[in-house]
Amino acid sequence: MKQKITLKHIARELEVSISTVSKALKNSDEISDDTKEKVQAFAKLYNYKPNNIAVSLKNKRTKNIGVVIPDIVHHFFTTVFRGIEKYANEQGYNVIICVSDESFDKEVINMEMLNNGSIDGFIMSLSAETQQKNDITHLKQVVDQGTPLVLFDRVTDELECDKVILNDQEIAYEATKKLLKEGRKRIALATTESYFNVSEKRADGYRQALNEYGMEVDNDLVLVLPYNDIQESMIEDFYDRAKVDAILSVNEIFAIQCISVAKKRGMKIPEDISFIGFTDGLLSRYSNPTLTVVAQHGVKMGEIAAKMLIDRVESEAEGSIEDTYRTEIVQATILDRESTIN
Amino acid sequence: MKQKITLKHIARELEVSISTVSKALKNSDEISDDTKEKVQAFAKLYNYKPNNIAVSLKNKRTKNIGVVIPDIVHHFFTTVFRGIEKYANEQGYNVIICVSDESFDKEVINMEMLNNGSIDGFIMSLSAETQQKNDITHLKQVVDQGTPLVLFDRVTDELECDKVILNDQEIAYEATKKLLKEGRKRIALATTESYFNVSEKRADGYRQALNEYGMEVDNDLVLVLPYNDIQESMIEDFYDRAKVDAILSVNEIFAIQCISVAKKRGMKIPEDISFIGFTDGLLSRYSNPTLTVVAQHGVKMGEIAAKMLIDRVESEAEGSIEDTYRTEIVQATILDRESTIN
DNA sequence: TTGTAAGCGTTATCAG
DNA sequence: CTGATAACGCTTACAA
Repeated sequence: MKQKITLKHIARELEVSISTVSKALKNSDEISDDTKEKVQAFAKLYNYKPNNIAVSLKNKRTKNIGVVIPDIVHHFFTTVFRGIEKYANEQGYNVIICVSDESFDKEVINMEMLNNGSIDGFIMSLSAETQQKNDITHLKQVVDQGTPLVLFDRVTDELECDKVILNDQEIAYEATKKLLKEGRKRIALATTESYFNVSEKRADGYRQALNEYGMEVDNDLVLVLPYNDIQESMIEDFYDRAKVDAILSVNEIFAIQCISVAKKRGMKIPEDISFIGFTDGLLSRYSNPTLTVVAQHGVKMGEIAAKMLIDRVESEAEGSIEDTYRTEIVQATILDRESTIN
Repeated sequence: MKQKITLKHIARELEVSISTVSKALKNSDEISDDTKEKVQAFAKLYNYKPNNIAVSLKNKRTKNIGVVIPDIVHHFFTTVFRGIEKYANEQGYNVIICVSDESFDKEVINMEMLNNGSIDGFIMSLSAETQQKNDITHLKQVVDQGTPLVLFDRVTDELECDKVILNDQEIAYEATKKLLKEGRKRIALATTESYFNVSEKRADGYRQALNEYGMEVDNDLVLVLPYNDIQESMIEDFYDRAKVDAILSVNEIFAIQCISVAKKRGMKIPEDISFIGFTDGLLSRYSNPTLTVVAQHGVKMGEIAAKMLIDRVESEAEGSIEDTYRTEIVQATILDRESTIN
């Protein structure tokens, strides 16, 4: 195992001082061309690379971004992450990722783990449990310590920081209106059991559209499903008790499962019933019929979040005036596919 | 922005030396109970946490693992990553992730970015391009420098290092035999256009089973598809020119698409044609019919890879004898679902 | 043009 | 029991 080469080695070998080597490698004009050449040649030969850790300690900048998300085996978060990673790498930043697994405790532990110098800032989306408890002291602490933080998608109003969100309510409103325009009279909403601010906002948009069309919001038309372990019988029961001719679903899994049960019951899609789901994942693309979806543009969200964070990190480093926090809104779009009439 | 508190601050405040503080916080018995109490109370009050970067510099250990994978928006890699992250976090390690995007250059850049002190070791799966070029000098360099490296899934025989792989050939053989036992006579293989060692091994298992049943391997029965942008017509053409009654697919997307086209052609599944695909992702679970798959147990692979890496990192730190490199084989299993006769 | 020295925050050795 | 000092690898005033 060859030891990694350091400035000290080069200095010793070339019989110059460490600072001379350091400057020579930075092409400083304090150093003679001769020496520079000699040092640079030697460094290249031995493939010298400055030790990141030492540089970080000196600069008090790590060029690492901490990402804390509830789940990685989930298409939306995956795409956001992709966007973060893409932009960050372009800017020479690495991404350290921690998964909270929808658990408050894991979220806290992970953030503490990272917030001791390992990272320059956080990008995160709140875990289900955190949203439920509505306890964000760990976030406040991070912000208080001066660590930049960007929240995306699952955000909270209780914290002042940069945020990136989707126009959830508006697009849910648009999606519902699309169904209304198809002539649907009994539009259901399939939503999550646990509390997510985004589900809430989507429900708001749904209600808004119905109201606008002078329709009452019928609670029988709201199908609440658990995050995991969905039993088909739940959906069966729903179809039994509520006559529906369209479903807006807050995610694609619920939509796909509702479609599946509908097909088994002999309902024709989109003639008898039409579907729109949130999230443009694999399922909606390859299902039969393909699912009309609300595309959340995760990659874009990720890029924006990363840009916001890095901008802030770098402006703080330069000691420039902190402008106030911003909330960027990504515009979702509806992708028409076979589960609706177009 | 409150400054992060350091040993120095505590020392100054309490009018003791830095080393006393350091020892007191470590509960060293060199320090009087009085002092320890005082220091610890103060530290807790001000929420002192040692600076990771400084500790890393001192120890020459970062407690960071670098993961380099071809793609994150891909169920298999996502699950492996989940396993890595899980085990690593349990052991107090963070995971830094870089995506090579199937590109050789990005793989090289990412690894250089990380291999300058940021991480204690690598876990990676080769990009498509790297496998194609078969150029692994960047890996050799890493290993030469003494950085532990664990390869998983897409590995290479050209490099001596720890590896975690699936019993690809064997399970493809089993899967094919399952189809043969159903009485299938014209079993096709749907595989990738670009070269992956795993696709190759799966093809070997497929051929082996056919041979065992005294059947010739008919090249007309091999459907080669591109990684992206699959046109339905390719599959249409395939069905036109080759009469098939079963398809083994090296991934789930190909299988789902073949199913979709088969259904459109009025073929009954699994009566007329049956399907098995690699990867137990969402698609196979929610497709119609559900897809019988080879489960690759990604989470387990990830955990094993992380364990191998961390074991090696820690044994090197202790200077213990390096045993030779190991290759762990994860046993895949076949999950029977509706696309085969069970 | 080159080198010395201090410092980033810790830990560990050794003296007091 | 406590503290000074050196070291990890690098950068950067400031001397020479």
